[in-house]
Amino acid sequence: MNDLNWDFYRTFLAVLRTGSLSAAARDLGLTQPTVGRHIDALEQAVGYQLFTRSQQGLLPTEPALALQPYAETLAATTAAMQRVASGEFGEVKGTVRISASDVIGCEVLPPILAALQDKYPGLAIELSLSDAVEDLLRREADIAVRMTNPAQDALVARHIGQIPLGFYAHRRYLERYGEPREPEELAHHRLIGFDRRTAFIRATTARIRADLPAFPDLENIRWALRTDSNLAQLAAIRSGVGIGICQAGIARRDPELVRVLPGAFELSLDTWVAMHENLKNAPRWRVTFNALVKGLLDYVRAT
Amino acid sequence: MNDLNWDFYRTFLAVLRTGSLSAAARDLGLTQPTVGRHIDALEQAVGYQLFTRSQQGLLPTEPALALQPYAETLAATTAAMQRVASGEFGEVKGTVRISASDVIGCEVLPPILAALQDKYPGLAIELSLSDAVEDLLRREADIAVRMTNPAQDALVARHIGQIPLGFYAHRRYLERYGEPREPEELAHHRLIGFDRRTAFIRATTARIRADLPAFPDLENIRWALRTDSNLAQLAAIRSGVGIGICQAGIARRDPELVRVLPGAFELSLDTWVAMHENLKNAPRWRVTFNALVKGLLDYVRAT
DNA sequence: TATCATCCATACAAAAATGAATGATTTGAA
DNA sequence: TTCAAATCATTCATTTTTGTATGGATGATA
Repeated sequence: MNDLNWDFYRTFLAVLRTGSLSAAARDLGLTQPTVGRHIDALEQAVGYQLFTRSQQGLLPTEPALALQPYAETLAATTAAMQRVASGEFGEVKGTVRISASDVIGCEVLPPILAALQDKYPGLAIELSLSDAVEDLLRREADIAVRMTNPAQDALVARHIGQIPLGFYAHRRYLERYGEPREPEELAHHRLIGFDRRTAFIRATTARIRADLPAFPDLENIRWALRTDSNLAQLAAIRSGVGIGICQAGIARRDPELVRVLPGAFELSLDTWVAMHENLKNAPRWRVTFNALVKGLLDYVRAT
Repeated sequence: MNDLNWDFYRTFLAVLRTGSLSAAARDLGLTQPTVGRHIDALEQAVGYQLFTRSQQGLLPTEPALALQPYAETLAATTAAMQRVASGEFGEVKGTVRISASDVIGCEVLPPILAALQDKYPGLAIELSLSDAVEDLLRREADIAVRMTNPAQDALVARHIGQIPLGFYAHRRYLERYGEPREPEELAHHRLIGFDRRTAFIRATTARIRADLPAFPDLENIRWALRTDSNLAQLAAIRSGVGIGICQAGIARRDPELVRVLPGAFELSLDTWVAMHENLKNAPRWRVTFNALVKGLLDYVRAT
């Protein structure tokens, strides 16, 4: 089962992702028979079925699903390799892929990146926004803005500092429903919270419990709006849906947003910028990294 | 520069590793013209030279070296993928790749692995011994025995406990040169130490400084033997070269080895077994992981 | 129910990749 | 110095891979 053409793995991944030979062929710029032959070759090599064929497409078998993460890693690595390979060496030119949370990416990074690209017109930025922080070691991104200390050895990390959080609501909402003066009163307000439980959210709620014992029990709150998108939460706060958590630096830009229970809530996000150390000497990444560090430091200091 | 055949990267890596088209062709089971064409295609795709050709072989250019780590990751991932793909699912059969330090791999693991393979004859073990711990996330190994807490999220880790270290010497050596009674006396003995400075060694020496202030300044010691191989240090201790550091569990197996300065030196290695969480449900890795945990726990408890 | 879009499988022709063979050049050893 | 053993480059025939065209089957839609 050795000595398989590595390109077959790319075909394999495309079929997994699209669910059909034809769709994979379209994605890859190949034809459906070719893709089918690649899968045949893989199945023959491993000795068992990877997909159950049907007229509606191909359904992956258990072992095929077990192989998928590896194929994804291959795709991420080749993509990273192409980013490194493209563009001149010694010039700030080519593509840099940045991973950050959606709020940071939409509210904080744009002006930083605009200034950077103004200075280096040849620089292209790919911005991947998700809370599931993409892994730098697996080359899913070149540079990441993180809210946890990136302890891995092969990373260059710069500590930015604490981004303070707070409860905020729109002035209109408070005029209509009143402003809570004690944490207990929050239970009678319309609150904006998270939907599913992710690792980050579990950590945050644990911190809220520790820092703010008077806060109503999270399990029993009647949420006005639940969403995992911090951006949607922010939009909801801005339109007066209710009271939610927001970064202080973002909230203070909007004079209509009012901090609720100012003293009671002292939560903040510890922030880091991290990059794989292989990239630290290549101009375009160094320049981008430094711009992010500087821009985020300014953002944190302004709060 | 997109849409390159992934197989070209394998050829690229082979040329980097071997240093010539011909040797790479032999490794890959291809012919030298084919390998040359692959490199040509890559160079055309990226737009610059990756190698300078000569009659002695191919010398990588700067950008080619920058790409090498990515190609290595690809190779490690495809290899891991093949380990996962091979063998039946549900059966304990196929290959598992383990990374450990040389001493653990030579002195502690063999009986554990022998018992495991006795039980599962279809299980093949690849043992990679190095102090530079191979990265589990990059799939350079499936399971690793580590001396640091593997903090990465995607890993399943089991804490084994403390492996005590101590100064040991052969009885013959002590009869001839005397046994030190105070740490200060070590300065007049033949000591076995490390050669280069690795991250692990820096951490260890820092701990020695903290735990054992009476220990002679490491910079000024006249070492009898310096080597980065713990195995060679062990062999040196066993042949009476001098006094060195050794795991207590290993030393006590040999009645000729005597602990020196027993009370004065309380250093130990915190030990973990770690595995990528993708593998935790697949029988052969689960079985191997459990066998390692159990075997190492027994080893630690026996000390 | 009939039609259309989508899927996979197969047969055959075109295109592309590969291998074999040879030549030219360099290095190191006899 | 000469010879053997490397190396890479080039040419041409062969093999392999790919694409085109088609058929049959399924499911959604009017």
